[in-house]
Amino acid sequence: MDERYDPQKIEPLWQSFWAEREIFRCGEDDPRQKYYCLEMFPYPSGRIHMGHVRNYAIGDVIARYKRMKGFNVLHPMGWDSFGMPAENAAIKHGVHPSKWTYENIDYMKKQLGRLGLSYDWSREVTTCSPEYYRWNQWFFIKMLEKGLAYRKSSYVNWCPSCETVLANEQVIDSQCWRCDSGVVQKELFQWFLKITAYAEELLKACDDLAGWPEKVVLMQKNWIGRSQGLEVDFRVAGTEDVIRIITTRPDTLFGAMFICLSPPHPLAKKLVADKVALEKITAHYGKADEKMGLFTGHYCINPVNDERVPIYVANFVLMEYGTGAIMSVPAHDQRDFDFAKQYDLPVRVVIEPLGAGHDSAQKNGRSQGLPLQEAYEDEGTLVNSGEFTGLGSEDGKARISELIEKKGLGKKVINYKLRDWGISRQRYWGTPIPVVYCDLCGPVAVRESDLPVILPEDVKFTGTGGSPLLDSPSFLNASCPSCGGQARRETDTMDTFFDSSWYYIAYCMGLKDLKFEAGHAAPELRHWMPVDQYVGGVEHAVLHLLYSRFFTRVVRDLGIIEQSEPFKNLLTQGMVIRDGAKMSKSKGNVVDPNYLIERYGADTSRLFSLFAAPPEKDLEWSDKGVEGAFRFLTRIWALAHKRVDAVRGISASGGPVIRPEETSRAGRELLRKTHQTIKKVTSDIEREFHFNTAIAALMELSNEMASYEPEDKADLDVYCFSLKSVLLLLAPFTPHIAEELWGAAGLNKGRLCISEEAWPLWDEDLSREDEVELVIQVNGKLRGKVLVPAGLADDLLRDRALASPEIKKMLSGGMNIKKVIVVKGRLVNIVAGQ
RNA sequence: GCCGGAGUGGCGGAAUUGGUAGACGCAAGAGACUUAAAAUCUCUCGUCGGCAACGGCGUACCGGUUCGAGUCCGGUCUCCGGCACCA
Repeated sequence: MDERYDPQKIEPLWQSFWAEREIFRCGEDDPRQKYYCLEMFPYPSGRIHMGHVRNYAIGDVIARYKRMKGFNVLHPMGWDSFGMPAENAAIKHGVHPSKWTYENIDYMKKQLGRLGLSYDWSREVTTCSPEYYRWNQWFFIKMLEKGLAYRKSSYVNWCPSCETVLANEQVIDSQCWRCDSGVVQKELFQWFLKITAYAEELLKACDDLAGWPEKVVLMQKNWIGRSQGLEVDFRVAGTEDVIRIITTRPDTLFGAMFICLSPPHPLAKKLVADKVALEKITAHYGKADEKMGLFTGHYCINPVNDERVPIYVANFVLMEYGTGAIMSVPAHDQRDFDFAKQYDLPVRVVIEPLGAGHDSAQKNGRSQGLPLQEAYEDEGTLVNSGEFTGLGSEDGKARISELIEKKGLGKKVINYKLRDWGISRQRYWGTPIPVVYCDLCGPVAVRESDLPVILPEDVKFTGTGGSPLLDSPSFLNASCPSCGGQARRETDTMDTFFDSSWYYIAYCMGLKDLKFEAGHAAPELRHWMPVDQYVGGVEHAVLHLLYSRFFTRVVRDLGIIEQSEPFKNLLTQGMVIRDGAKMSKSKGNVVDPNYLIERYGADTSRLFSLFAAPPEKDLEWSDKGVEGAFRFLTRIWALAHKRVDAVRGISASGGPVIRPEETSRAGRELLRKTHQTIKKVTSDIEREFHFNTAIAALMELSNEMASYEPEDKADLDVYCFSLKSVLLLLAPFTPHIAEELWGAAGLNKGRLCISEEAWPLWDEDLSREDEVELVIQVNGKLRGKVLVPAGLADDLLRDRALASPEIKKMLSGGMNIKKVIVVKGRLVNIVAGQ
């Protein structure tokens, strides 16, 4: 073997070795227990960044570790390859999105290969390929059949210059992220998926996500946002119309001073005579603007006290939530309070803080004369509420709800913040929505036998005039699947979150073998699902993960899969930051993985990413730290090289034979340290993948090995055993150097390579210390330490402590022992006084 | 505003169940090797006092529980993340 560690020389060799022998290929006909390890697949933006390196290094350690532990590991990779950047590149540089995307995939695939990631590439999935997106279309049609996909008109963020819908995250300070034009709210027909049909199930099942970070589960719960409310009907005076409002505070019903309608509310059009004014309000609907209101000129009747209250249209009332109308209680809701102040509307206090007691007269006085400074939003005691005055909020809610229900004027309802998922995008580079519009039959789904609806190649990218599909007659013109007449194809494409909502299912089959049939449970899915460990950035805590949970349930209800939850365990890794900030081109603080790999190699890049912080925390980049990681690997190399011939000799004659009683004291210590390290590394990986401390333990062991001087054959056997163990333990983290040294030391017998070896086991007896340092405290302060044999009984430990010179000295000064506390095998605390 | 999370040396981070605070690494300093530098190796490295043995202080801040608190409880401050007119 070479004396010098040269990763550039060894790493590519092992990468081709693994690839040629398909070491990481897995199948369903394997008797070993399955383990599905998955990292979030990348968007092929051009080249990988440090976030990818970290994400995939973490996943790769898990996959390699589980393989060594004897699992049949599925570890796939693919490409989330539809999306806006490809289209923007087409507009800017005239490259076709397809060409741009596939070239990026080629390049990035090489980069991933150079990191030594242990994927089964035979299952690679590329979402922009027709083999993949035809199933997007198939799932969509199935959802349409089940009423889970539907078309409705809704308000969306619209960029008038780009002529497309923008997702919320693409609107920055009310401006288009691409052209800086002002974004407007536009009413548009869009396709939606009825995720709300699963709201309750998705929420309830959150409690079963035991393998997920609590933070993410909580974010999902908040996103679904369940609340208990009461619907109440307010009659519009002098008409037959009824306004149904929703409230979570029935106890404040007597304080409802006006009613607000959302601008798109159907009654708003009907009640407002001044259409120009209504349009003005509508223009400010859905914006984080100042509050705007418009009096309709009509009143309605509060059912609990028959008061006439004015009806307003208000820009801040959401049509999508509840009924699109609210009752306004300015005294107890800050938004209503602000609105009332702005339009000089009356305020009536109906809830008093608990314990207000004799202050109440004063408080009441405020509501009559002195102006209230702000709304009181907490619960309290009802006042000015007719027969309910004096009740607490809880009782008030129950009794008033009861009254409304009894009168038939409303009912208790459950509401969710979760909205149906709008999937239409006015973009080219996405899955065509498989629908045609027929003048006679309306929107009709494409026949299953006609799938996939192929994205046409012959289109122009101008960046204006909306989707390029609008100018493609060959695509646009279709015949109606129902009546055969002239029809026009849907030109909207699907949100790319649709693609990523089931890619983990696709991996179980592989792109070429994708096939689903409603009512037929797929055997590959039965074998591999659910994902045992999912690893990815926390930025997907809600959207992608929630969509996937929804999608899995839809696929389940189609009879294709048994599970409801796609991801059993989730690890959300932190960001890679530099100088305290996220790496970004504009800040000029990016680290290019290519540079790292060229300079230090893949093993060092992986090792540093894993060592510098535990995976769930942000990782502060450090050039010097990378050098430290490289130095460690250089020392490992030197360690093997130093005694390579001796070790080869030992492995050639059947491997080390350990007889602890025959080894020197140093030998027994190294043997013990080795067993302790196997134990530590194993438990650190098992304990939430704390690779940083596992690597620290390996560094400790290598430090001991470096200063170890074997005296005879028995000692050399121990050394050989330690080296063998270190290489096995390093194999998941830095697989190339582990492979190379494994081979160089002649340890590669039986199996092809170290990646196929079994994870080492430790011997509890040999890992145990025979002497321990007993800590002696007096009144909780450290006062002495003494070496004692391990396993001494508590009272013997106590005696040893009291007999130690430091303690004798201290206690001779007239202190009395009041109590002695012994912590098994570790510590004695002497409580003394005077 | 609401809901979470986190504050430990010069830095990244350890301390797993309330039991030696600072493992491991980086940086820094001293020394060895070298004509010299790099690389490598050895030692020091929370802070204050002391020649030293040793002692005081120390895990954002204030208080509490406990024989004993980085860890548990109450309050304050700061930073980070999520949601934000959800009625």
